[in-house]
Amino acid sequence: MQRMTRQRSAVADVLDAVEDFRSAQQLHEILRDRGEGVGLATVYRTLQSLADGGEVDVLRTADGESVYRRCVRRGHHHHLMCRVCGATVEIDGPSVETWAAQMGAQHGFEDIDHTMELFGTCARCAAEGHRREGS
Amino acid sequence: MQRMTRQRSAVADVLDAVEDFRSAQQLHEILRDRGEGVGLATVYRTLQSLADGGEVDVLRTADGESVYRRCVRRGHHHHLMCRVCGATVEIDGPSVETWAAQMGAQHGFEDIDHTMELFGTCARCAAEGHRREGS
DNA sequence: GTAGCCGATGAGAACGATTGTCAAACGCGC
DNA sequence: GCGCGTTTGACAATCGTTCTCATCGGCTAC
Repeated sequence: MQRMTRQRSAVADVLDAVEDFRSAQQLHEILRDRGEGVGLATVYRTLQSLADGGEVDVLRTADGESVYRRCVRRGHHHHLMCRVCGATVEIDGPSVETWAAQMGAQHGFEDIDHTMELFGTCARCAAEGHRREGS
Repeated sequence: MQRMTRQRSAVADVLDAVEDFRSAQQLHEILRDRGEGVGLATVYRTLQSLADGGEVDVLRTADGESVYRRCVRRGHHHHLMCRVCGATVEIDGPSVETWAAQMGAQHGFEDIDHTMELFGTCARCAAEGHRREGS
């Protein structure tokens, strides 16, 4: 059974306050800075259980790190994430879903599931980058 | 410049012989069993360079391990993989590419990249499963 | 209110995939 | 064959994540 503890609600609070995808380690650091120390293992455990309950979305960055975010949209949707700052836009791919099912049927596959995420550099980070290049 | 060494061609050979996605560690083990010992670090390095050159496809399993495969199709494409036996079909999603670019532009993102893989149960494994259920 | 059961916590160790190190080995153009 | 510069490999190091286990503290029953 699930108990409501100081740590669990602290993690939930941070997730509510932060808009972008964050790694467990980043969240752990934020909690420390806030003065609400929560053990790293606990952060991982809490995120895991929240993810299992569909409370947060998880996805893997290009370098294999898991990042978490409380999403506004419930149910299935996709993301467009800035690979620099983590800013994220929730989107859905109306055509993707049907296309996936079609492809599956065409090759005799059942229970088609799919992963699909977009990565890019958001306007702000792109500007930042260009400035640094001293164009 | 790239040199042709015993190790490099050994790795390439194994990739040619194996049809499904394999992890670096699995390939390393296969090489050892074949008697063509190749250092683990070298396997990683070789796979990396092959992947950089577009010679092999890389993707990440659900548990974060990188798996490699020599694909028939050159250039960008996607996969439909059986989650039971690992059988893989190469496919492309003509509309997905343009849709991704569109979405990126629409939200002010640059250098859009995307990941997208389909998972399902192939005809054979589905039949297997149904038989086991003893319908 | 409080006793006590049992899940939750946290510090640190363990883990597993991957990458870095660096001296020795070896392709390859000469 | 020579020699240079890349490649190799054993091992250490890194890094995210999970495990361990003694302790803590919600929560329910009284």
